[in-house]
Amino acid sequence: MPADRFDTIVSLSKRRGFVYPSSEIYGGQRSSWDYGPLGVEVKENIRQQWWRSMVQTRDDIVGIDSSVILAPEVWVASGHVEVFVDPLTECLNCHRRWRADQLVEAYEEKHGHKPENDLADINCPHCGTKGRFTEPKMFNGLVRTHLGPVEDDSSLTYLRPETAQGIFVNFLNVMQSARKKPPFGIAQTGKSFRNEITPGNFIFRTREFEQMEMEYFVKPGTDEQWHEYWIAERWKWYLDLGLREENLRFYEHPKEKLSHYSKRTVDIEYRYGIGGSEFAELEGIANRTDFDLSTHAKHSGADLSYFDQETGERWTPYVIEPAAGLNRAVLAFLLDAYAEDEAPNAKGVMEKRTVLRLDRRLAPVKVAVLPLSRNPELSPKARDLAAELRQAWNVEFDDAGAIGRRYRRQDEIGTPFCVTVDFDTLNDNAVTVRERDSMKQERIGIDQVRSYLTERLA
RNA sequence: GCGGGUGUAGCUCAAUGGUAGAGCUCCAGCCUUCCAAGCUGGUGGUGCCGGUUCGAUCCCGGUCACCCGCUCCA
Repeated sequence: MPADRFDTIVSLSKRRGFVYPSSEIYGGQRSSWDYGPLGVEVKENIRQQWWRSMVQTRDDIVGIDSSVILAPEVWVASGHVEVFVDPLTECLNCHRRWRADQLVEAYEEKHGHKPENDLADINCPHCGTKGRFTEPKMFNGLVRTHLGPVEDDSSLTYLRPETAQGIFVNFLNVMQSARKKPPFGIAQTGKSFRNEITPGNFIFRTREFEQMEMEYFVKPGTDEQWHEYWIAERWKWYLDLGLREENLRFYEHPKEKLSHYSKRTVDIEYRYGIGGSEFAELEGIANRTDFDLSTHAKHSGADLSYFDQETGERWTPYVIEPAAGLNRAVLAFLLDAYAEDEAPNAKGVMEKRTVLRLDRRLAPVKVAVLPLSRNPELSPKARDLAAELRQAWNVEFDDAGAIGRRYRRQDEIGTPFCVTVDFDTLNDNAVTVRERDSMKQERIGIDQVRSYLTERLA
């Protein structure tokens, strides 16, 4: 694994059409990235695999798709309006940023009274310089917008900072209409928005991002076991789709740093190769307790408890939440798939080639159909085969340039199978199928190609 | 948002206060061509705006984006 694999993936992404800088012809838009023809395929494949494993293959989880814009009260109740709005100040000497309220709090703890002159009495925790802070500015982590023709306070709304709240406010609807009882889960994927102070590292942290979240409602007291269960399930999911175990690790959030809603959170981290530790978050699995249902019950007046017929008890479910970043998953799978091979070229010289060893379920193109050369007999035959296979998969047809180069192009985007139509095909009606990872070639009757691939692409 | 760095073609890299070059990629044509280097031709660029100057890609200012830190956490 080369040290510069992150940069290689970034430039490959743009060159081959996975991810582009957004609004590039206007100079770009910070923190925004657009998914190109190949990127959108990978992203949707990941989403589809998540949805299959989370919802479609399970009896205990159902899906929803809630609005990005919810009633503003939802965010008051959830604590986001309060927690996401921090007064930030900056030390004029060392330029480190602090939350002004926390500086004041720390001063009170130490001295037993409030600072008389506010920040002017406080020393910078980093460089010790006294009272040289900028005027605190309210920093709002929630992305705000106005709905309706008039931009006044009454039209203020928020773009959701997490998809989870759309699930909590639909808890009763889903439980009743889908006739589910705890333990059961509600899953949702979609965009969320946060005014991150520092977006960056390509698509790792952006202000607009996509989440894959599932809220699993369980009986209080069983929550810790269910937490362990989901931690293990999610870990297995990433391994199953091809992430290498040595590039994954768990991170247990220290108690004092837990989110306002969480009793315990364990992250699955991936070795992106960014930042000091190289590892960074891919998914967080949190025990949100009954915080959300309780607070929404209190604020809305709705009864969000569950009556257990068997025991005659009424309780508010605890929630276990596996929350994954879809964009981060795209990044992790691309990075993990990156490989370099040595292969002899047409002249017998060993040459480096890039191969994306993506799991075939995630590969943007499943099959490439390549006539041996651009030729009035081969190309039409190959086009016909490509058209047939396209009924089942995303298929590329390519007859431009040398055959070897076209194999390389497919390797670079992770295409698992290449089918070559050659001059023998005109006589024997058979083609050569090459498998990307094994480089194994098989001669197969043209009529059998589809069933041959169906077996292997499932 | 603040501090520091960077910005020449899709990529890697040249050059210059006086018409910006190369290799690879890409595109077209030729070659019955199975793993990127055959032949011929072609597309394409100084991030953007302004200033200084006879003339700016180069000097200056601003702006935009990216990278590294401060933060956050899907």
